[in-house]
Amino acid sequence: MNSASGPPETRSERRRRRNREALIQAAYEIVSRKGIDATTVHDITERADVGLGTAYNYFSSKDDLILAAIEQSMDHLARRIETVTDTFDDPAQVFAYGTRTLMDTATTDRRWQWLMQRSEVIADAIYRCFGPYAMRDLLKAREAGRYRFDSAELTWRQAAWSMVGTSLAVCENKLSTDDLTEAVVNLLCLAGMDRAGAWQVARRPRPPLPAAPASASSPTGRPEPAR
Amino acid sequence: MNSASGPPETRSERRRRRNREALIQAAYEIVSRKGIDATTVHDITERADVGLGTAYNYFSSKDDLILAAIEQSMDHLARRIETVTDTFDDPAQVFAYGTRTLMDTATTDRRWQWLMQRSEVIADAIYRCFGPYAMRDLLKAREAGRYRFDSAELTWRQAAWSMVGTSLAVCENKLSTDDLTEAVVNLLCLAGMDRAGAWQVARRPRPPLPAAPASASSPTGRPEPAR
DNA sequence: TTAATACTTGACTGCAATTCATATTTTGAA
DNA sequence: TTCAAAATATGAATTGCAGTCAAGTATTAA
Repeated sequence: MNSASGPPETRSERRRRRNREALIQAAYEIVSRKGIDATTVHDITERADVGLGTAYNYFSSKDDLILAAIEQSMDHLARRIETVTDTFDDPAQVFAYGTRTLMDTATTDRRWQWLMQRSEVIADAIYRCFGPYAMRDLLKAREAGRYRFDSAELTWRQAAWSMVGTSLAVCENKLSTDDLTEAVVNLLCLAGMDRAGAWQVARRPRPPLPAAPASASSPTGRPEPAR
Repeated sequence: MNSASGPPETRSERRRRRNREALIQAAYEIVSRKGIDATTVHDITERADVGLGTAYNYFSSKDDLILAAIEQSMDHLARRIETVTDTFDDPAQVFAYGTRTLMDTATTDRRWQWLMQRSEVIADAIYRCFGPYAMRDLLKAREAGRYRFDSAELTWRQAAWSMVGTSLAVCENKLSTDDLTEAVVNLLCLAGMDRAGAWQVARRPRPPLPAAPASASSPTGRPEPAR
């Protein structure tokens, strides 16, 4: 029954993998529903159907566990974005689409809205998870003469944080979603485009993301009020 | 003995003012030394020489108290910066100096380094405390034709968050202080300058800040290790 | 002087992260 | 198959802190 790929998995390995995945999935679901602060480790282990202490065999702290869940979901999003940007011709549009989609998701997807409240965690996670893609795209666009910046790392770091600030402001109704286009324009300027070109790119039609591989419940709407 | 200015202060009012100030000062000192998370309300009230419960007569929560302390110190810094930028001729240089000085302070002043770790608090505080100055400066420079952006509010929000991200990275040795010049260049581009002009402005000599009005102990150096 | 009001206080409560002694499962050697 | 050593799982107990509140003290104004 064991398909030919990979080394055979021992009982123990299989259990470890199951528990780890169950914990991450449970963490993701609970945090999506209640927010990070209102989520207890007990909630998570309950849902993952493991003992409380087990969480600490896999993760060093509550934050570590939740971070793992966040990173996994960011990886998924990054890959979905890439399937779209792979079809683009203008390298300047790739970064523009990515940043816009990230902010759209952060402000629209109920599961992300809670995360925004712990922005120091999120900003760093965005920097790391999307970084490889983003920096590659930045460099490509620079080679093509569309962008002009010195350090991709610094530029991406600034962009990541500024996206979090912008998204948080939209979540808190201090900015409207209409402002996101201009936010992208500013980011493109940060990366060294001139303003006219930036507006042009930021306004191009944005193809929709491919549907997410269904895993948790309703992705959109308002989160529940805090505890 | 009561100098002619203002209405006479009752005993009660005087005590309230004293307690409030003592709490803010104590909060500031302890947080500077230990960081926000390792600081307990007990530490603060101990140092301020008031009962634990008293803190809650003045502030609704630990975070609220610490936020007040942070805001006060930001107000001081904003005013010190202004005494320098008041002497500038080029309006584009005002924002450049302010952002650079803010990042320099955040990465150099021991008292700020801890704060960086709760960046969602800091970023918002920066946005609010420096906002009036920053937006005014942005608008002036735009009128003078030096900058080109659409919404000062959005631009400042993005700049504030990106400064926090950059400063945090420097504090964590992921960026060097040398990178701050380029960070300012990128911010000026965000505000709509062209890259060449931005480099030129960011490289101008920066006059030192006036000395801080002495209040707490040694402002520079490395913070203590966490708890 | 005094009673009403406003403020202060620190012992106490509640809650949640984390630990750790014990129980259970897995493994590999016999 | 059997068994003991090693690896993991478990949840009751520990810990530590934010925030509450009943009782005490200071202030006010009549």
